[in-house]
Amino acid sequence: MATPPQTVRSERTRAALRRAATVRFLAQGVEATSAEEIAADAGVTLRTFYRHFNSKHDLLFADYDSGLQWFRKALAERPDGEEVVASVQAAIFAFPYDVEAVTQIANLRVDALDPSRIVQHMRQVQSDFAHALLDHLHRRHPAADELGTTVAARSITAAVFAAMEVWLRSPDRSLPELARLSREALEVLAPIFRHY
Amino acid sequence: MATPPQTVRSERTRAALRRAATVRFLAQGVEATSAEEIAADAGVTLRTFYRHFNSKHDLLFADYDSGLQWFRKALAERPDGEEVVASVQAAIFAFPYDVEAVTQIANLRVDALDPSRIVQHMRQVQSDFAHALLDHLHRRHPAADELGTTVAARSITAAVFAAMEVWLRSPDRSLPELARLSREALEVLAPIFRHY
DNA sequence: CGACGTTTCGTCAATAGTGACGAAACGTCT
DNA sequence: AGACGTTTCGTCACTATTGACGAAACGTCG
Repeated sequence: MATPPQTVRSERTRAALRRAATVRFLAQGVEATSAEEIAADAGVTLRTFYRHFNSKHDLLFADYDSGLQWFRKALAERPDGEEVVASVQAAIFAFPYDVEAVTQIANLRVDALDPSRIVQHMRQVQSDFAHALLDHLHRRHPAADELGTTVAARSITAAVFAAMEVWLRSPDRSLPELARLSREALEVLAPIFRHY
Repeated sequence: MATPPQTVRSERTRAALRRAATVRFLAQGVEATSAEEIAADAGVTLRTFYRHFNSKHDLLFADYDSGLQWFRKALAERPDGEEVVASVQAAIFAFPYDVEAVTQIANLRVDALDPSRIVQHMRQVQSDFAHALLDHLHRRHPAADELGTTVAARSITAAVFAAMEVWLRSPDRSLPELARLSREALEVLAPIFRHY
């Protein structure tokens, strides 16, 4: 299991693995890098690698959990009475994109990635995002019916990720462009979710 | 890769694997059965097993592909000019729900299954559904912009699965109830996708 | 510092899943 | 039946992941 680090030593190991992975990933691409190489570079065993990360691909999304927490918090802090779509828009626009990280990931041979793995992870992220949004809706509209909030949460999430999908396929993969696509996607849904 | 069977021989092998798997699954449970055992029982190599099924768990959803094909076909046969939401609604309502298969799956020690696997598979199904829908939109509206169709396909899919999610949690898990929820969920989106 | 409980690692052994390559089985044509 | 192109398989080799168990490293207390 992915035991979250508890002590100083494990934190050191974790950092070493992260560093080793980044180097390898940038140098030879993600798929061409084996978990064993990363472990070796970090001076630990393969088994230890898996004690810190659920999978090789987890390293690419290492900061993901904190990002989700950030998103939940951002939603919670939106003014009461604001429409959900607007809240989501505000939240994702305010997201502290780590340009460094994003750029670095963009430099990876993303196209050489095992699609199924990455896609799988993306789906997980999307699912978590939808859950966060649903929780938010439940908190703000306790009386709303289940189907309505579920449809809203899932649809809005779908729009956000649709924008991301289109962005990933487009030539202009800049942050502003992603923002533009996200805004446009969300505006499509806005009219039907004004009551949330 | 999961090479779909092409010839008589492969169809025979495929059937043998399916039979062997069913026996083992029912006898000792899914997780306690290794792919190797299934292959051996069917008289083939492990490698061959994976030539017919992407994974051990695929056997549980063996009929899924045909279901997806059915859905694609149903969409394709919808009258030209009909709104997508209406087409989707018509397609899922006409779906040939197989009570037999569902019952058998229910008899397996499903509770002993690794939940993440099943959830993962569900997400896969959802994704494929979205793809089928996107293809349909592309075919019917070749001139439409990418973002618009992607958002539509994903949102509509999200609504359908949202209905399913609510249904799974509800006490009345009858087919008519699922239909009602699906219809209601889709009607929420209908207004904004009239142009498709 | 030395004993002791806890955490982190290494080692061993399995299962899952894939790519590459050559042999065997098929189907077709003559 | 015999020759030939296509599929399906078996074999080999490797990476990904995980459970079990024991040794080493840490941190704390006397």
